Amino acid sequence: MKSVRVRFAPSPTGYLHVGGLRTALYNYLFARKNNGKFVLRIEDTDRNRFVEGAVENLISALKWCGLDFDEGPETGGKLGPYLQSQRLGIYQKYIQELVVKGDAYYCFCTHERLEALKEEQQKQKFPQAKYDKHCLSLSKSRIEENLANRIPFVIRLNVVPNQKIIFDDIVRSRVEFDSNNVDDQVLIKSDGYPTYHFANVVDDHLMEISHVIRGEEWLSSTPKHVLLYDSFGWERPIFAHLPLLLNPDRSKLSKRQGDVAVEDYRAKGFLKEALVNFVALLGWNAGDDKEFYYMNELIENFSLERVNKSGAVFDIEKLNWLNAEHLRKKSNDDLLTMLRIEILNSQFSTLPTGRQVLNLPDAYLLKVISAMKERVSFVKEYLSNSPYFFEAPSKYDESSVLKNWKSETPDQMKKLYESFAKLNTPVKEDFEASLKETAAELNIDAGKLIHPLRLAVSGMSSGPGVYDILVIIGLEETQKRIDKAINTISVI
RNA sequence: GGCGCGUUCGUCUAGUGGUCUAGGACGCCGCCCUCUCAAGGCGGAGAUCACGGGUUCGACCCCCGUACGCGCUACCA
Repeated sequence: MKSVRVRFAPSPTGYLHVGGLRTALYNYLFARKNNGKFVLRIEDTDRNRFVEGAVENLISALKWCGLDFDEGPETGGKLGPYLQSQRLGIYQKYIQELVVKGDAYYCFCTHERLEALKEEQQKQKFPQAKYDKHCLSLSKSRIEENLANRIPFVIRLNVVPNQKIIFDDIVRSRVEFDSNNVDDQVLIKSDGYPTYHFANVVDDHLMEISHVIRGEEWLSSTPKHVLLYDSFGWERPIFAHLPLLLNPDRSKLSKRQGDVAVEDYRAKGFLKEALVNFVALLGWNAGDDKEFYYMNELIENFSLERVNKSGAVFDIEKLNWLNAEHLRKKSNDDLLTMLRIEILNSQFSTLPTGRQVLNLPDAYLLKVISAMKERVSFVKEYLSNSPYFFEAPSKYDESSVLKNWKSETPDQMKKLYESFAKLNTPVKEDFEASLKETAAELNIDAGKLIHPLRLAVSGMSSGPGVYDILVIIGLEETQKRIDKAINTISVI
């Protein structure tokens, strides 16, 4: 088998679509699995769609996901340049070859004529509106005359009618088209730029691409590409058309129905490991029950033969779950680094009282992490789910107050406060013994103290075991909070 | 409209003619654990395998048709 070279060839729209990520990922996995090369090529042949900074965004999103390419803009490579807008001369050269062969021809038709033609064909109920090859019969001298007179032109593919165009696709097996349904596609636009169809074929050949792995939306135009390969006498790459990513209503995944850019998910706090893992499973599986994957495991197990044919709905619930799974698998040290960044980006960095939060020692944060690790799905939830580790509660969960803070509670808390006061640098067990003792003295269940205590110390009704909370915030802070709760809650 | 592609639990999927009265995962529900919330364990509901014809002793798996969905139908990619 000849060496594997694949490419991800996005148009620079300004951001990386998750569908694009999936396409890029499958290309990447296939390349790595087969010791091949992964090339990034930017398809920027539409000057009307130029977006400032789009290429940089694309590259940084790709890199964030861990998809490093072997050749591409910035990176370079032997078969560049990798920006199609810098390859115009190349297309000019190759299109001439086609014109000489008669497989492409100049067309001087105006927009008006094209428009009228289409209208007429529709009126006559043609099965499909197609160019009528009007300019194919232009004499050589006429063409030269037009060219000399600078009449705007395009160059079209000369599709020979009544032919079967057949190609193989790894995902869809054999696909067959009738050339009568293939239009004389514009190859070179009047501004001199190539269309996607032409540039993509020329570049894939010149860049020695072995496998074209792309979205299903390209399946219908593949016959045009095949015609081009054949006309040049170039070997066709192996095609693999990937199923589409869908909205919950099964339409093509779009901005209207939620986030669609990789950077959106990044901003929301999703881990790249989770996003990549999730997206990999949308349309592929190894045939077993494994669902949790790291990148190296994906590479090891990936194969195009196991890619599905039908579209997959992007289900955020499952992404959430995978994010939690990946987060829990992180080491506490990694989590510490992430938590610090989260704190830096939180309200604490601007709040005057936030200073001490920023300066919390590693040892403290590490304790918070062990206590909360099983209870968070996102790093930011360390702050939102257990704010009490960072600041004393300023309000108390209403339903918990109603349920746990009875008229006798303040006195009981006072008693507990006094018991705790006798402790000296208590560990978890000391707090527990002290509380149970107090409960016994008061002749009540430990729960009658535990729940109000949790409320007093955290302001909420959920979280790690109370004693864990107490140890982390410390005896002094515990007492302060009990005291504050007694005063504040009774006032309500 | 034409052409192409697709169709297994709500969602992602396993399944390549008998092992399928269809398996797993997410989500949902219940139980256990338990000071709460998670995590974990156990269990449950949930798919007449889009529908209709064939082929076959036998079809989720093969063939044909229909329906529905999606894609393409640009001097956009």
